[in-house]
Amino acid sequence: MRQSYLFTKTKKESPADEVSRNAEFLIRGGFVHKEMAGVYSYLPLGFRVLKKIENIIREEMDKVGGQEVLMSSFQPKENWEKTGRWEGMDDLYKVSDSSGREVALGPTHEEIVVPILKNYVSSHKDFPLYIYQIQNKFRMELRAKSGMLRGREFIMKDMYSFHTSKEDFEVFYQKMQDVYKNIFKRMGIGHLTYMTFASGGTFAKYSHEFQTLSSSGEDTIYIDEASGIALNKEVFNDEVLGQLNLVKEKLVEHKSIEVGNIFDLKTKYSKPFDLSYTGPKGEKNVVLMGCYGIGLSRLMGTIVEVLSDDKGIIWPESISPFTVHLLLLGEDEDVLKEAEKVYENLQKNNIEVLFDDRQGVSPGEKFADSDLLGIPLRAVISSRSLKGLPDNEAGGGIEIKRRTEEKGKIVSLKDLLTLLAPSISDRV
RNA sequence: CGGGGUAUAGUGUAACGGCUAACAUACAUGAUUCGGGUUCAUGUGAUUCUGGGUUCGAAUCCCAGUACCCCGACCA
Repeated sequence: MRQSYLFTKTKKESPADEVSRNAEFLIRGGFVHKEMAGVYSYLPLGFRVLKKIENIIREEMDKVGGQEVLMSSFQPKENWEKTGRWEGMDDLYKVSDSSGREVALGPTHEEIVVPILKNYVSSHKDFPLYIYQIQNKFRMELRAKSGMLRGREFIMKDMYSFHTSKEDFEVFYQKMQDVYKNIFKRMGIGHLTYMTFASGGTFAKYSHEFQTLSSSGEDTIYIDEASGIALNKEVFNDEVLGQLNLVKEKLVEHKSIEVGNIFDLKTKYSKPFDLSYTGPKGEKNVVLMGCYGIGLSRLMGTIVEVLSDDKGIIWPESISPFTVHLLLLGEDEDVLKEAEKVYENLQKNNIEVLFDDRQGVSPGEKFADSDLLGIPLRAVISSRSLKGLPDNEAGGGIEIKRRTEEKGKIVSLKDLLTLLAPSISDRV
């Protein structure tokens, strides 16, 4: 994509009403646009990041046999009355139309997925089942805050698993723990993210949260560094410590952001809707459920929060909006020509490239923008790069520098293609 | 929902109760410059959040509402 065509622009100054780092950089970079407290629109750059995050999660969900669906956001009031949550859930958005009919705006989808399944499954042979979706959720947060970290409309992956035995559930629950760890690892925050023992909230007795260490987090967790076991402050008591074999004095307190969670739902939602199956001996049993959430928008905010420096974002390669940021400096004919050639070649090789082809923009401004946008690899073409740096033996070409590096080096187009797409570099 | 704060051009800010609401940035035009947000000129851009009140006169003072931010409560 040519940056000159991109309708968004970077801002030098951060918005007055945003304090959090994630909102500041995402807005300044033009990734998102704030509509109201806790509600954001995704602009081209932010949308690309979101899709990358989505695809990683989708891959991992499909790997364990997940079936993707897209359920409605409007949800029948009756379903919510059946589970007692029409009155019981404080942050449920209730909307009504001109006829006075009331519906819920989905904050979660147990009330939808269970009745759907009731239409299709009734035998033990139909199980287990793993249904998931990636969708906007609505929750009337009393206080939306911290940019993308606590929203009223946000994007979430929610998976629901259905089982005929406790054992079968346990096996899958364990498997999902590893899947989740892998997801956060793939997004570059694995080293900062801890599976955390937590309370079950209104759903079940226990749950596991995935907490990413960050001073801007609103959760407090305790970590046993030696074993890597963590627990949430809400279950920080002698009984739980004993269960987990932890010594209070060895635990270190941290602030953290909850980027995902997994729950044992037991029959909490299958029962009200009588989601049951007939077993091999003709007996009827209620289905067991688990649920597994990841907040994608929150994840995006978290990654900016923890992977950034004073100049801007440092995206991990896996979710960066582009693989390489190609900067054209100056207006010399041969520089222009060379930059266009490199741009075309990268595109031809299916490398996602943002080409800063803007004319009349100073090098300093392009560098500052590049740092703010945070694409992991920067490639500069200028009269200087074509001549080669004084201390570089490779001669002239393209100056590449990782976002995390201080100094770059000059490489040829072929080298760059080899670096970015080793298997197809011979097509130059 | 309790406490605190803020609301002026797309963005960031200024303006004693008194002149045509100023500056920076962004944008447009033309020069200039070209390796870390160049320099200059000209120009476009505002119902000062909304409604009421006080006053000869309100961006400014008062009241109410709304929105946003922060702290708290709340949060599968």
